[in-house]
Amino acid sequence: MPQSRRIPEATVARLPIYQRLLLELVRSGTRTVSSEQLAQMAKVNASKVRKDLSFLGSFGTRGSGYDAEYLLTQIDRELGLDGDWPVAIVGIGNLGRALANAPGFTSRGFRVAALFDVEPTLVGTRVRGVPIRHFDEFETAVAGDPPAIGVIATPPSDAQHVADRMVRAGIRAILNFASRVLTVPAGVLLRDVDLSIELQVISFHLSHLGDLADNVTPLPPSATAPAPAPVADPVEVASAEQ
Amino acid sequence: MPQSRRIPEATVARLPIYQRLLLELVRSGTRTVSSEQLAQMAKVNASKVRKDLSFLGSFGTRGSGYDAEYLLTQIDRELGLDGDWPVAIVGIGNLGRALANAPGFTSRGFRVAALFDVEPTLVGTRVRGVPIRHFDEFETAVAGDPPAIGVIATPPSDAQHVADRMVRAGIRAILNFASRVLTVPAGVLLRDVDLSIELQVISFHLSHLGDLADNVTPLPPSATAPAPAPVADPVEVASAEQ
DNA sequence: TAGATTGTTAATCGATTAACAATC
DNA sequence: TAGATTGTTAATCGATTAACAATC
Repeated sequence: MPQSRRIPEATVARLPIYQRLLLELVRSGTRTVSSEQLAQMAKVNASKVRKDLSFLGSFGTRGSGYDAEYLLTQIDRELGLDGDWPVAIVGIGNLGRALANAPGFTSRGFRVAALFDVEPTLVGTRVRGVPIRHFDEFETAVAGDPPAIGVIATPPSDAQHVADRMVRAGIRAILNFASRVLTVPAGVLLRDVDLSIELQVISFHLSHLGDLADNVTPLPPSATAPAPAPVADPVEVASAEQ
Repeated sequence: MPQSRRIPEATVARLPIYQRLLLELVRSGTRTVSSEQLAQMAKVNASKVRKDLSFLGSFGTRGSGYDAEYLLTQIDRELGLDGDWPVAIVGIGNLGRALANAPGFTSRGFRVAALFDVEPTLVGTRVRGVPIRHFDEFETAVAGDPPAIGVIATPPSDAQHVADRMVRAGIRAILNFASRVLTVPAGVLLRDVDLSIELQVISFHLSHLGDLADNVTPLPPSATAPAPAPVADPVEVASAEQ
């Protein structure tokens, strides 16, 4: 019996990882996989794998494990990857171009439906066969078939304006890569990805590596040299998936 | 008195957001800011702002708020942004190029120190003045002055090999953009950013929007049409910063 | 002083994990 | 059956938030 319906956010964020690993396993001919194996591949705790999967239902077989292909199907279904999500990307600089080409954006339920920019030299060119249109044409271009997901890959200064027009055009989910806090109405799903935050989190941990090793050197980091390397027994620092 | 030393991971992830907002405020001439103002700008709870900041010390003034410039300095110090972190990027496709040009990678404590790829047409060209070298030269190029942070922006199939060589060269922190679970020794900091995971999390929420609205339509998402729009009273869905 | 706002407490909620009965 | 592994429980840990005394 399924544990319960509501799937925890932390579990949702891990399902894509299991999905990817299962896809590889299935492709390489694996029939059955245990929570312990999956855990080692994903570098998480086996209890966590079992608890995560239990939210989807009871798909495992005690004593032998999970049928890889069936489990993959169930995760795909849960993630909505058996659907069709047209994606519109606004801002076709290097980042927007990287996204338009990314395997994750071009397969498994997603489809790059429209690309927009304001740069005259870009408008009219194509990325993977999809023409880049001028953002002025946004409303007319998506009318009738509004993309489910809008991706913002513009400079921060343009991001709110782009979001507003996406919302007015009927887009119900926005993935924002601009380093700007956006305002959207309730009911519109917003997720932010800020690449420089990741770098700053790393900076924090690097400059505090010494702190753990007995507080012998609680100096502020020097402006010229990186923090001193731990002498021995380096500290394991948590890795983050996200 | 500082609440305690250890700063929660969730707080660390928000400090860069406060930092960015404070930088804007200071630049526009603001002297003092309250937790309530900062909270509105960051779209978080004011209690959360105060608790986050209390981990750095007691920098506020009861009755009036925080000195914006001083608070900014303290956050910079805490994040290690007053240091100098040389960054090496491996894989100068669209993503690597976007990163090399990103403001977050080229200012505030970070410095793009070296770029690598294996593509002959790229090797020898420059991005923002930094030459792209062949990855074969990695060890010799970084010897003597190993970058603090290595960024992996290669295809997944190359990522583990790149990580191994980064570790051997003395790099102590890796930011991995490849959709691959990596293995690094204890003591090496690893953070993963997977752009397609974000998209899949959105897909999950989009396909479950109906679930909350009374469970009247627990259908699997149709393969041709997106999930039905909520008829009225659209559900607020949590946004994620990270 | 009165008003405003911090810093901290304590309650609550969500996520992790070890342990183990259930069961293939 | 014996061995293996799931699914679930319960303990623990970490994060969030309302409330309010402290205090500028």
